[in-house]
Amino acid sequence: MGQPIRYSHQREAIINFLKTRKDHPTADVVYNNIKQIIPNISLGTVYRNLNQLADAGVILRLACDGKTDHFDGCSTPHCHFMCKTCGAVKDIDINPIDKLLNSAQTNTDDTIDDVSVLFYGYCKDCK
Amino acid sequence: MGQPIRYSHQREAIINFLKTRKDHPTADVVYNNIKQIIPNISLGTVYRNLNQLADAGVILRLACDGKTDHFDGCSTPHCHFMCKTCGAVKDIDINPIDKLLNSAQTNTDDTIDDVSVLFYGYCKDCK
DNA sequence: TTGGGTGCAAATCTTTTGCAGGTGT
DNA sequence: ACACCTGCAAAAGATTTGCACCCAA
Repeated sequence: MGQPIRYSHQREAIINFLKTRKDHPTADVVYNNIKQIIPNISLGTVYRNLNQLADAGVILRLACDGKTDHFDGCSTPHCHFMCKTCGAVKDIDINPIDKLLNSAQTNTDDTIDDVSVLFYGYCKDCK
Repeated sequence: MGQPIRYSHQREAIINFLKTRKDHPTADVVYNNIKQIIPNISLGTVYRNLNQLADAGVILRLACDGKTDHFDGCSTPHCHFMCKTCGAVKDIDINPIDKLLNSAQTNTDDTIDDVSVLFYGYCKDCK
């Protein structure tokens, strides 16, 4: 088991911020926005909280481009889209997740318990 | 258009190495293996070539864990599986890619041209 | 000959971590 | 009080890049 999670002003602000965003910001974007509310918050704290929340399943960590993780305040599994030009990440409103998991599990000896579906392309503004 | 790509011993060795592997090694693993063939190759050269080849569509770049990219010598779209314990990445033999692309494209105004499907779980040896 | 390619090392960027002090319960 | 949390700054990793030289075409 992990350690108990206690209340903290910083963590609360991070969760609330993520829930207001439809895009899926990087740790750095979270940091810069939270700084406007808690000016002396540190980047390390932002990372610690994002990791803790992702590990606890409260938020989702998205590996979009192998460089910088993005975070999603909604932890229900769903599909994402990333624009190759501007880097924006957004939700895609289709839900093949359960079907994919079943189909994959029948084809392997490994134990599958999660899947990430990420579309790439060009968004309206960049095409 | 990108620049013309010329022959190089190093690039050739990298492509050949990737094609012999069923797993999908990181840049660092590629570097350490290629060094046994070309002892004085540099890590920078490995990165430059992997990026160049991925951009040209010759190989696939896989963002598996947000830390380190993995590279796949087979550029045909297919699904992957990553073990949460040992970090091994392997192919999954199902092919929902075309269906996913169609289904997503009908649900968005953005232009979709690619998708990455990555399953997570525990492999036979780690479960 | 020329422009891409390379090795090397320094630089950059992202993320983690040790530490001393702060705070929720 | 006790454990968890934080800010700070240094450390650790991963990847990129500037530069001078090399080599394929």
